[in-house]
Amino acid sequence: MDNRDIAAVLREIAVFNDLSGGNTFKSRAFEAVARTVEKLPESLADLVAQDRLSEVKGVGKGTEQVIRELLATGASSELAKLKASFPPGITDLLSLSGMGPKRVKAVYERLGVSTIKALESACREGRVAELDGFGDKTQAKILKAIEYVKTTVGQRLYSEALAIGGELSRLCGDSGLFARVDFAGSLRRGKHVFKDIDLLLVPARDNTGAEVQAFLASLADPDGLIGAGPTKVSIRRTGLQVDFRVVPPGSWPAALQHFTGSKEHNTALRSRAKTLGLKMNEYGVYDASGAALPLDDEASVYRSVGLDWIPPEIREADGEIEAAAAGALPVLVEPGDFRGMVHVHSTWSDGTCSVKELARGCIARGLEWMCLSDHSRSAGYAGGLSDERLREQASEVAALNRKIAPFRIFHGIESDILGDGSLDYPDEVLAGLDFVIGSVHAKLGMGRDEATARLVAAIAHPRLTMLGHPGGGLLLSREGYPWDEQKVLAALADRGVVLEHNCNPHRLDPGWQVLKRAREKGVLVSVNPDAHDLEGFDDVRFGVIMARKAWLGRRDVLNTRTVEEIDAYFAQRRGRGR
DNA sequence: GCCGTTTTCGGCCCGACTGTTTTCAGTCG
Repeated sequence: MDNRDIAAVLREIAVFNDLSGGNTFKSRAFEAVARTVEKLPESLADLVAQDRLSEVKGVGKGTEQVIRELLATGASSELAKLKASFPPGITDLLSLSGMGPKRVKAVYERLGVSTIKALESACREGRVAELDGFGDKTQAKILKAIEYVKTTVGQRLYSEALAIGGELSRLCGDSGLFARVDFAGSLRRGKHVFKDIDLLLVPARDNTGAEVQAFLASLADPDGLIGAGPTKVSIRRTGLQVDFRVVPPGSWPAALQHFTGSKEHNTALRSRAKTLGLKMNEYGVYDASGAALPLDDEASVYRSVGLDWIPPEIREADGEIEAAAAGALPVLVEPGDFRGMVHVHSTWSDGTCSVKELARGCIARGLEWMCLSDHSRSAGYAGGLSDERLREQASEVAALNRKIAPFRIFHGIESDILGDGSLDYPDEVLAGLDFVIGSVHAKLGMGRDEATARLVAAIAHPRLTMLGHPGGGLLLSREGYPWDEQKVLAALADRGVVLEHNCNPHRLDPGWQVLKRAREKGVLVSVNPDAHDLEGFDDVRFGVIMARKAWLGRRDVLNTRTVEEIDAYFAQRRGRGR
């Protein structure tokens, strides 16, 4: 069992503890340890071997026993005991909006209902409304939640969520009802996929409560109004849940902080406020006498609890508060730091722009260099280049480089990583290229050990410069193969191979959590749009946000190198391959 | 269940909204 498996069991114990009506603080304790364990750089097995498990924050007698048992036997007797009183699959009911542990427990114990299907029947027969604490409206709401799950358009890609948020932001702005419209929540912090988005609004004038509420409700899909009060309106818009929060101007700094989250970050922040004798909520920060502290922007909210302003992207309760308290926050990479575009496809394979057009696009964006990497010969479906075509392309690139200097096109390839981990061309062909990105495109069904061995073998190839989209997944459509992150990161660090962050919104692969650990191991990251046209270049904005979430600074990111630096870097890498 | 320059026991973030209730429990973020 690795850390992630163990975290999953700890979470499950928390869920079943809730369902059993156990102490909710016990659940919280288990959840906290699960979160910590997932982020732990060291494996729990190693920590147990060194008898250092109790050093992990939040681990006490109870959680330590569970972890030890899991490592020794692969199962938890505590979880088994908790699960024994429920039928399998009961946790599906928790996925319904409005169904929490108490209501799930009630419908199971009093109606014998343990599946969504059975719950739907019970609702249609009116049996749910008759339960104590339930009623007609709750029953109708549950039915609606079931309908939603059935027809779910579900989660959205970052690009889609941003488009919906942008449109709503414009509509709110144009309405003239608001003095301020801000993205909050994960739209502001950055995320892979979205199940909802948050917008923060400050009314333009007083006494518009009803008007504001009616306007926001009017933005909903038909039958898409989830809830509406004077300060909070929730709707569905093209199927995506949108939460609007309306706050008075004086509360804007605290509200922006509060609604940006994350929940865990805020919890930690308010705990800290409490130890300082302060109270924090979305309306302000208050001292012991209840007097509001003066706040004029978000930075002053953080200052009020003795912290430097924390960039939204890293507000994930993953060390940022401690760093802010110590004045040791990282200086994060910024869009303006980027000088080069990496991983670009042209009409030579499956792109829609010529090499020249791509280069011009980079120049128009103020960049100094570009790494051209079309598909390799095995990728027949994508027009992969034969040895011969690759040589022809090299001539075109050389000719172009003479014309468009000082801009520089580096000639490389996105080589398929074959099933055994080898690359797609003979060594002498690869040796003629400026760089090589290795990516898995086929045989995606491998198990963890096989997939990991394949990646590690490719990383060990002396000609490999960079590992492309290591997880192989497509967000919301295709699960990637499992791989051993620790082994792959160790191999990358050992061989000095760059890790791609593929920032196509369908991929965002690997996730920011992996990038963060890569940085800790000293692995260089390249933020790559995997662009097939000029619009694809814009995806770098998602990559920058993910890089920032991973605490990456300018020097951690390959794309920030000057053309001279990158030239020297590739030359040095090629030298190693000889 | 975990934790402690307030605490080894008594806390554990805080508020909005909804619906079922006549003061609050449940859910959500």
